[in-house]
Amino acid sequence: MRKKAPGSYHHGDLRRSLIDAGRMLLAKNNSGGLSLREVAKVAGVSHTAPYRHFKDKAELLAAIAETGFHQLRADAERVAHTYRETPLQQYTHCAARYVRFAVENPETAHLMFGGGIDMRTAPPSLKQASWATFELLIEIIENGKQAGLYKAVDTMDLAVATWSGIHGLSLLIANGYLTQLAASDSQIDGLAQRVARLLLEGIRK
Amino acid sequence: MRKKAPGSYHHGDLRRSLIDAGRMLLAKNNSGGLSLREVAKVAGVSHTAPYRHFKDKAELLAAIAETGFHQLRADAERVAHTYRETPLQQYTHCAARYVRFAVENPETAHLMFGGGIDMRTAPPSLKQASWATFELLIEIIENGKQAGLYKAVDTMDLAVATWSGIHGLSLLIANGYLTQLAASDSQIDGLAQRVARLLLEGIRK
DNA sequence: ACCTGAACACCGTTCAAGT
DNA sequence: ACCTGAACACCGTTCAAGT
Repeated sequence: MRKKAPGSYHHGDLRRSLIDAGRMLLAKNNSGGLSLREVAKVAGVSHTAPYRHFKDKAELLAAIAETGFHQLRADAERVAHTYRETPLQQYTHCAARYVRFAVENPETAHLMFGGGIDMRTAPPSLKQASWATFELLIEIIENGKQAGLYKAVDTMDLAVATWSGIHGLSLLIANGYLTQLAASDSQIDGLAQRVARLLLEGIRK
Repeated sequence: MRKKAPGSYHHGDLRRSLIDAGRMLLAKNNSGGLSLREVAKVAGVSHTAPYRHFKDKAELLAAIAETGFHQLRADAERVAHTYRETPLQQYTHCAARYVRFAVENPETAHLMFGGGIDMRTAPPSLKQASWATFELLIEIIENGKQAGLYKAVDTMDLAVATWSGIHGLSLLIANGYLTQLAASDSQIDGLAQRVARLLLEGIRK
């Protein structure tokens, strides 16, 4: 990716270059694994240079996943701010944004949520980033609760139920389980809206 | 795993031996990758023998995922049959079984749902196995619908919303995102029940 | 048909060595 | 401090050869 002047050093930006190169390669090699040597080559350094910044491959992958959480949180935050006066629309549009993130960045979503990284043993900064994303959801639920929109149930339970629904839908779509039902972008948006509504109202008569 | 008489052939059971060895190794190497050579060694054959039964590693992984779907479907089917007279309990207990499957077989669940396999390009038998699992859910929803339990909405939408919620919860737990909220088995069961109930009744007041 | 051993091009990781 | 090249033990896959 970034060409460095031959013979010069990276002076600290190599870490970011490697993460960027990693995300780029991840997007290019559809669903394929990521080679540390390949990342190094794209970043313009020898294949051992990454070890100055990451203790092993897993740590680089964790760093990439972390940027994914930052992006997802930033995306959702922007939407949440736009609809801050209407809690119902805030919920619906944030849900749609979550689904779109997974559909638009399936490899990053795979890394974040696919089980390659166990959050129990993940680096602290990654845990923090993922927790911060969940916190935004909790705020949104709390918002609606104070507006009298949601049940007077433990906010945590409301948040987990909502998160589970949107999260599950995102992964089912991203992994191709629902192509029969929703192939195009507009069909996906439509399905996401209907599911979000059912999560809200329940499936019971 | 299975020892063959030295010098003898496998006569068709090698395929199954490889799948079994693969699942065993997958369970042992927590979250670690699976080496085709390792699988072959455990099955007691040379590292090129698997190519007689699988065109590449991805095809073996797909076959392992397939056994996962068969098991999940069989597990859920047993539960569905037990509670066939009470649609509400049928739904709740099948949901709990789904979550337990993911928690008890995190590596297999990772393989099935983690994004390593894109269902759009998966082998037909795998597509069929995953579809058959979803069909059971559709039956369960249809059951409850005829008993007047669910909304008069498109069954597909009801099924997708339910599946998404249970699926998302399973993966969030299996990947360690909810350890703060549910660590022990009984806590997980409790959370699953409360979430299943919220999916049913909705989060709206 | 079914399996093997050697070979190829890769991979992650370590380490002594260079600036 | 930051980076390199050689080396090690692995890997997936191919292929000619064996029964």
